[in-house]
Amino acid sequence: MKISAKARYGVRLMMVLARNYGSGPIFLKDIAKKEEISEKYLGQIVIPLRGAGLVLSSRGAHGGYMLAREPSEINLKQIVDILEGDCLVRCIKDPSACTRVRTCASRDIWMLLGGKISETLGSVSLAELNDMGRRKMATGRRRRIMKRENPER
Amino acid sequence: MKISAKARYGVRLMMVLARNYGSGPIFLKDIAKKEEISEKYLGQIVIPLRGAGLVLSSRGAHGGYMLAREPSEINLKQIVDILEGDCLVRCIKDPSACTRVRTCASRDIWMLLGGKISETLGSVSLAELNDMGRRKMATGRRRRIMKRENPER
DNA sequence: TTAATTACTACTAAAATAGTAGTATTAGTG
DNA sequence: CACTAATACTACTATTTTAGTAGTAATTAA
Repeated sequence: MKISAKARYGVRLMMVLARNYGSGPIFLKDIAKKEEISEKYLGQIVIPLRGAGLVLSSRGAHGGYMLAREPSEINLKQIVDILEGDCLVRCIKDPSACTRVRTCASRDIWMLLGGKISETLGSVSLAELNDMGRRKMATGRRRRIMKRENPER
Repeated sequence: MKISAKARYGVRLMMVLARNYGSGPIFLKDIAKKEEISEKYLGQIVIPLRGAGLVLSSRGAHGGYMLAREPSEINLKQIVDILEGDCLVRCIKDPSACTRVRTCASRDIWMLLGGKISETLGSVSLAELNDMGRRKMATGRRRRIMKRENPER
């Protein structure tokens, strides 16, 4: 049970776009370089995000990508749902996938779990996720400074 | 993001053992037939469960498998952790897997999600899961009877 | 017109998944 | 003791998924 590189890269891509929201389109090339992800692969990932209306693109010389709405208005469930094709178990989306569905008790736990996952991802916006990172880097910086100032502790 | 057949089958296997708790060991063959799972494959799945001390086995003519403790004392996180090899993202278990760990903000969301998943699976015991199924079958039966008695509705 | 970007399509190596198959070991029974 | 029926162990494999690479076409600002 792991989440794919596609979804992970997609989230990172969206976080970069969120951090640059409001300053025009930015190049995939730059995101790829900064995030150390293959530009070509990222190019495949951004297509469905654009298709779903989360991202706007412009082609040509001064093209690039930008978020279609504010970072606070895009949550992680939206991103992951687009990039992470299949759900936990097939019989949730498609009950006809298994003849045992009607009496299957184990299916209940996967539905419950799927709900929790959606709930968790849906509760965090790009804005909030970036804020979490900012706080982390700030405390990291402070700790490093303290260490330098007071090396005994 | 899906959970493997191995983990799904393992949970179903454990649910059967839970329903038969207290009445001696039961054969894998019977579980496999009832649950419509390959007996050989189930044989591979039960090994790590036994290794982790969740299941007891006895070999020979009247052998079989049984739970090592009460169904209320075994939860789904224990089962899934054993059968579902890798976690959401590798850098959670092994921070050295990625050089970006220290500043990576997206890692936070995967840790948060992983925690929620553990929490959810850890909160449901085999006993409770079987009870959920029992209730479902009871209402299913009642609905069917009502339907027969009052077909117009 | 040219250079730089996105858009699209096809292909592929490697890994994971979901098994199958066969043999060895163990233990109760006639 | 031999036989039978179960678990234990090991090796192999077809299929699918993953994580890309590669190349070309279309678009647009300068």
